Amino acid sequence: MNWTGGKRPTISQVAAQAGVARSTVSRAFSQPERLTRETVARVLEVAKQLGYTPNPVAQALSTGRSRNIALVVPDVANPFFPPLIRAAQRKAEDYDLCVFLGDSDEKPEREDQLLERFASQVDGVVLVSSRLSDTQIWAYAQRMPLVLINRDIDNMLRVLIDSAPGMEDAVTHLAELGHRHLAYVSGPATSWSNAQRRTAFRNAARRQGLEVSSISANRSTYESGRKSAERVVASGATACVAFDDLLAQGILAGLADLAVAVPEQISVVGCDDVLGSTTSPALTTISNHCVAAGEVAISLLVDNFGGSPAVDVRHVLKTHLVIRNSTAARK
Amino acid sequence: MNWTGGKRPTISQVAAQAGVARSTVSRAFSQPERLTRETVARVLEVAKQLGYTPNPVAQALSTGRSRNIALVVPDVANPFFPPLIRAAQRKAEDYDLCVFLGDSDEKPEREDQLLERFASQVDGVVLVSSRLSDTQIWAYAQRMPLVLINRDIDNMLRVLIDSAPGMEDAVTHLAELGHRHLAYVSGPATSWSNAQRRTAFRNAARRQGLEVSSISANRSTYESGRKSAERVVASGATACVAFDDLLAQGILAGLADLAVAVPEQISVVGCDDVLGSTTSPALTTISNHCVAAGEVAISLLVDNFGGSPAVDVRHVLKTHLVIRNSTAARK
DNA sequence: ATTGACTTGGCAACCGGTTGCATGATAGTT
DNA sequence: AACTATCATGCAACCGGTTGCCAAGTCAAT
Repeated sequence: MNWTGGKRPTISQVAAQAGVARSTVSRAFSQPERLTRETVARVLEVAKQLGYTPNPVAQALSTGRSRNIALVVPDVANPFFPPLIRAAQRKAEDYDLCVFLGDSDEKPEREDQLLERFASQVDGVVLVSSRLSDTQIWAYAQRMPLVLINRDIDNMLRVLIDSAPGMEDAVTHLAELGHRHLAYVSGPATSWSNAQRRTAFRNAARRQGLEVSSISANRSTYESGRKSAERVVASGATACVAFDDLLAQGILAGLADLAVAVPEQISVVGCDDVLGSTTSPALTTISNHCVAAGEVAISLLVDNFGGSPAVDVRHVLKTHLVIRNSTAARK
Repeated sequence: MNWTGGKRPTISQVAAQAGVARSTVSRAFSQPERLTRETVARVLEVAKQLGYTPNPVAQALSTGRSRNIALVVPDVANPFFPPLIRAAQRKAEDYDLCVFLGDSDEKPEREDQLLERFASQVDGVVLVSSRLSDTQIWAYAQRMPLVLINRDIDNMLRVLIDSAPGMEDAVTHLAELGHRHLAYVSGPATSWSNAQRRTAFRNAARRQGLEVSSISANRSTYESGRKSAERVVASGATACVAFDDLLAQGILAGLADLAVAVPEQISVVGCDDVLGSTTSPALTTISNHCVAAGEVAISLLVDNFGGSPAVDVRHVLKTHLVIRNSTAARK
């Protein structure tokens, strides 16, 4: 005995048992108002008794809607994503949608493969911090509803986390503490967020008349941050802002290795606020509502089911600075 | 213009264009060896030209296999799960399977809902640290291939992380450092892993002739750990082992708040090894191969597609202690 | 030339639903 | 009583594939 072709009752069996046509059973579930109260009751009774549930695959085939969506992220293990994934998943449930998860491992080719595989069996896709080119994304958006998180392309649905306000706060905060030379430790080169944050950082620093250094850590990992610590010290900056919390956490560790005291000798600011107070010292960071991002993306997607491609929606989420213990007055 | 009923070419169009029957097109993809080289070539040529790809939904309906599986976890945001999810996802890709992700938020009802929703559209399910009752799980296992991670039920497919060896190492390690009184800080009451770890801890401690205290933190969160620190101190133990790294990290922070030095005054051991060296001090912890668990689970699932229910497989993964800086000789 | 084995590809039924249209019954109108 | 609206339900085609079975064609052996 095996499962395939198992004992799930079909609509025909319910129809036979209830003495009605298959279409009537179908309607008893989807448009009960078109049937007599009694008929509906009888059908549902039989259905329950038989343990019948409409087969979603068959429904998908005949209606063209699967009630499934896909969520693609560059790296599930990066702490920025889990809260977002979780929020999106929960929100999707509210709309009775199941969500496929794809991890592209930061590689455009993999992301492409995943999307290709998902394309024909979902009602829509949410792409988080996509590493694909604008053209590729555009092409997919022609085939199905698609929402971007942290990627800004015209005439598409996107939710963006605007680092500028938080970055402005951070730089001002550091300037007020007396720092005159700041460093920005950047993350993945292909990341829209990284470009956006770096720009916001530079603009804010220029306005405050501060000297800036730029250090590239490439990957957004703890180890990569740790290795960058040395360069932060070498740059001569007395405070730094990292692309994200993971990198900042690594920098904290790297500085500790070098016996550089934080925040006494160097102040460190993170970005994302996904680590809470779990670092030591507790990290001052730019908080972005990643939970909100996930929820908004799903809502946006659902609102655009059946709509037309090339709709221009730009939902921007603000950020703000959360001050903890990794920043202090310049010695 | 919208997406539904879009311009995806169907098998009929390809057939017409290539001047063959639909069945021939189907076979050109699924059993090319039954056709002439030329026929296959011609069909594929036309298919490529039209941009045709078999519709997975239709395939699923007629074959009864969707090539989709589901992975259900209690909490995506708990750092133990992302690496596992990632590994599982990657492995699934090797078998050309798409994976649905479900987050039960540690609630049995939600887990049940998710499974019900997934049941009819996947070829199998992996349940990680399930909070359902044995009976419920058993019932689902009758309906579809199902693999358990960290849950031990007879006659089912399961991969277990055996904490005993690592726990043995940990307790021995602490005993050798001179600790005579240890505390275990437990996690979720309904967790199989928790019961298993606590038992292993007690047995090891008894063998070493050590005094033990048990402290309950309930939820496995940083905050919960932080709040437990006080009770660890109150217990009089000079070293503690926490249910998992997250809890341990919280305890570290809580102890720091209380100005108790780690490892000088109290030693702390975690479990899972998912935080690497990111804690301060770097956490001594019991390493379990969560990546391997994810991979093995998928392989097990795939191997049992089309098999029969009630197969008894118990794949046990060993653990070992990773010594870092949160443990030291008793003062 | 006849026969039989084997290969190739078409026919048509099937997977399990949905839905436009038709039908017959019931109720309401004059 | 005849005539039409209205409503509940059934019929049958359709979604886009897969697959068991059969017919026609090829080729070699008798």
